[in-house]
Amino acid sequence: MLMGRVARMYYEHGLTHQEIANLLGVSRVRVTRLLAEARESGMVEIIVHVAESLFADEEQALVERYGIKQAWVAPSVAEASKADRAFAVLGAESLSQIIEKGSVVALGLSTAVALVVSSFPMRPLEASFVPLAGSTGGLAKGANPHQLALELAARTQGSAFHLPAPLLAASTEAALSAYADPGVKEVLVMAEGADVLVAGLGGMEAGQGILLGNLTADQREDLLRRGAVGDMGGRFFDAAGNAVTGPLDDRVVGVTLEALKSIPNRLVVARGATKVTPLKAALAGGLVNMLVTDVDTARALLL
Amino acid sequence: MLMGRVARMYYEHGLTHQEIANLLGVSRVRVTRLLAEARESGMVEIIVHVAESLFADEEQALVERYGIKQAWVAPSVAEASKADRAFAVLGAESLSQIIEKGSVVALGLSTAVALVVSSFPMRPLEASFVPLAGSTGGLAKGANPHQLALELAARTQGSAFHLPAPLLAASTEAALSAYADPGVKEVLVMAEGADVLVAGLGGMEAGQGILLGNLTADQREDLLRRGAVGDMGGRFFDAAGNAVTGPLDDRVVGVTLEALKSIPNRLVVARGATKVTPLKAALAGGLVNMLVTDVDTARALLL
DNA sequence: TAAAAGTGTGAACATTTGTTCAATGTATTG
DNA sequence: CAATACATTGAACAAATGTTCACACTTTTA
Repeated sequence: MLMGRVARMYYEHGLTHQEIANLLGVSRVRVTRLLAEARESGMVEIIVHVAESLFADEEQALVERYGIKQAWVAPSVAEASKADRAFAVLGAESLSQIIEKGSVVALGLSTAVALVVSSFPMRPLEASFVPLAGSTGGLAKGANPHQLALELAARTQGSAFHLPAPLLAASTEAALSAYADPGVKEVLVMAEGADVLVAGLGGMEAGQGILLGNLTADQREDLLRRGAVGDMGGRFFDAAGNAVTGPLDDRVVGVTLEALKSIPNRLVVARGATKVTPLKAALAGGLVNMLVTDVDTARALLL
Repeated sequence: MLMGRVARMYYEHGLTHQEIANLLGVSRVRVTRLLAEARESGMVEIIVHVAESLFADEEQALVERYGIKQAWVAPSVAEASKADRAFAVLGAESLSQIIEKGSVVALGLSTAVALVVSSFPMRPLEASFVPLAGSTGGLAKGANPHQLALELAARTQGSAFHLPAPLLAASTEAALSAYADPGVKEVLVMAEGADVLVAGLGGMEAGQGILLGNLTADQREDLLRRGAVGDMGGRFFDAAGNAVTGPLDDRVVGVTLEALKSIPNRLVVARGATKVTPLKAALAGGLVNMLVTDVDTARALLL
């Protein structure tokens, strides 16, 4: 009630916060907060009537250089929160362009994906969201696969599927028995047949990454020896984008890289200096079809 | 081209002017100006999804107290440019609510009307705009009746009519011969049969007002002696809202107050302390049907 | 009824936005 | 080719916006 009046006075009539506060008999601070709330709640909608992309040159260059379908390049800024927001907004835009009514979307877990999901708009797409792999235990730092799927389902009036298995099983046998579970099987088959894949990439820095963060130094060394440069949904790949197999890989519960390649739209959202090498590998191996990144990363990829 | 990228970075991605300037290699000043241009050009559209009016209490009270159809109350602010803009926006909103497709709109000349016209949105209403009275000679300070009609016609893809006669003829005879002109007659008949009337009100302060500003002190004295408290389209009225006739009135070329009353929607846009008395009179005499004013004026009218 | 949680205020401060002005280019015109 | 108009920059400043904190007030909870 008050919010609407404040928003109209500010955006339609051009008064300042102070003037509105005086007219309405409240504090300026409150006006500021009401306006922020009005913007966040969607009461105030700002539309930029423009088709052009922000970094058309870089996007075009990425498409040509790596033979992908499309690229989106977000601005790079020093301040982390700003950079996050800009990246998230662009990722959400790209994703909402890709997803069609009724699409099945496979979700790879990563902080970048979580970021994108947080900016995804409300749209009645009625899409289905399926995890690409099992989940890690313990305290997930805001990036829980079920939560992502549920959130997207809510925003698109669609449905979310649950993969009741760990990302990394305790043993090869445990992994096999997980795969034997009908519920797990069903969801994995669904993921393999998805229309759209959305995933982030993990690098090989010690202690970083959804899966790598849970491995021992020895396990990481072993992966490096086998040539791993990064992972996607828990599946590691080498500089050519080929799967790195081995005892660890046998314990992962999730779609394989080979199976992923049959998904027609494979969007990867990743940025930052540590992601350049994994990105190059994933692009080289054809794991990626579409890319969302930021200018700095784009330029590094184009060197 | 640059403008669109800047607008998207600012409004969609939330970067600051400085950050955008750095990314694009231009000065911050230029970013600021491009953004202002983007807003003015309509490239950036800000919509407040809200139905409530700003001062519902005052509007309701005005409607009940004076038995009018509707009232719109704009915020009052000290800074003139802000106050003008707020008033203009609300006036434009009210007018665009009233005008229907194909409406014939009679326009009374006043600075307030000019202000409202300047904020009128583009809308394919295909309405016709007709002056209510002749025009004054000399340098019109931005409020030329033809210009107003033409501007509104352009914004609504409608048509503008021209009344080729002075507001105040040199003599009664001159006025009569003006009325005899077929072109003048035609337009005045059209104005009398309009669906909507939009006009401002003039007060009686010396040197003020479209018509009054061109009269001698003696003429003004005469009007005051006859009880005039204000005018609408060059026609003066007394405290009861009745026409003040006399030698001056006979020289005016325009629709009479009596004829105006047959227009179904009679919107008056007026505000300020000097307009309170004329407004009360016009409301009392039923000259006005709908009102746009500001809070301060509204409260004075409600005392 | 007392404690706790929530919300608004006022003041101080940091940051961002908007404006102005002189200086410097960069087109365009005669 | 010179002259003129026009746009951009950088710097300085003014104004508006956004944030934080201590405090007051109200409502809810225990």
